[in-house]
Amino acid sequence: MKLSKSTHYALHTMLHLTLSHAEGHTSVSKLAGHQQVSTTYLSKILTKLVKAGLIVSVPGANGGYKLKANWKETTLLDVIQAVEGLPPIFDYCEDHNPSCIIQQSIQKAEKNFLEELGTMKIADLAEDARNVPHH
Amino acid sequence: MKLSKSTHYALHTMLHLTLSHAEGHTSVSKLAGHQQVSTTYLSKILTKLVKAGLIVSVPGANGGYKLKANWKETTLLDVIQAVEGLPPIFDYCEDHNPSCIIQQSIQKAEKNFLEELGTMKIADLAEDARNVPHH
DNA sequence: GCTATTATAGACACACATTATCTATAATAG
DNA sequence: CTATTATAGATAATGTGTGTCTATAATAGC
Repeated sequence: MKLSKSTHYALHTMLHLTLSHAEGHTSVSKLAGHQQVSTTYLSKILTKLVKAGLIVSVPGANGGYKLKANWKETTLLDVIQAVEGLPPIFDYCEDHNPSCIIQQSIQKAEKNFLEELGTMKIADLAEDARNVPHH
Repeated sequence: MKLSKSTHYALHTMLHLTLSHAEGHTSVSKLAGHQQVSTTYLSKILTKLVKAGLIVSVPGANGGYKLKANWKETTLLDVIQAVEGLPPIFDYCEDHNPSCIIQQSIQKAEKNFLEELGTMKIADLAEDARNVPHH
């Protein structure tokens, strides 16, 4: 019951891309330089974000990654689900018994949890980070 | 980012012990009979619940497990933390940077999530289950 | 066109936690 | 004393996350 390292890399990359959004494309090697992660591995993670439509990639010289058009709407939930996958984050029961009272209770709490993450926009977090820089 | 099978077994066992609380001790073999799990494995899980003080064990003939004294106060969170362990449920960052804006945001949502699970008492769920039985 | 640069994809390997099983030991009731 | 029951240790299987290596495709600049 924890977020993977991949999600960690993805979230910090998104924050970085948001902070340096005005500068155009950024290559994987630069993005990996800010974290302890290899370029090939981070590349795989970013490809998930591309397929989820959160960022845009351009191959070739001077290429790299940048945020999608309406990047200000991207939330923590978007990134987490793009990396971890959509279906049941809290995969509590595999027997998916809809009448299971425990399942119902946990899913209720899960729903609220995900909804809260869905209100946290990375653009807002980046704005806060600008005031108290640490990256 | 999911609850383990062990937690699944623990929660259902707790629900069962709550429903049959008036009948005294219940052996592991009976408890395991209700789920697809071996007695030795379930035993290890229940030992965690014993050490967490959620249930009481009595060895020997006619022994088994029963709920602790003030069993009506036990919540889903108690059981989950007894099995999964207390420290950071959502172990997002290992670099625990307290100034990390992402860390702060996720931990805020996590706190609300855990607090909600802490309000869900198994005794209440058992009461609901009695009205709509399915176990 | 040629070359350097960059993203993408596949195969593969490794570490680690979860999920078990088996066996032995301790404690209790009758 | 015996059957029953919980506890603990050693061990194995399984799967997922993590990571590397190599090859391929696409783009910019010359």
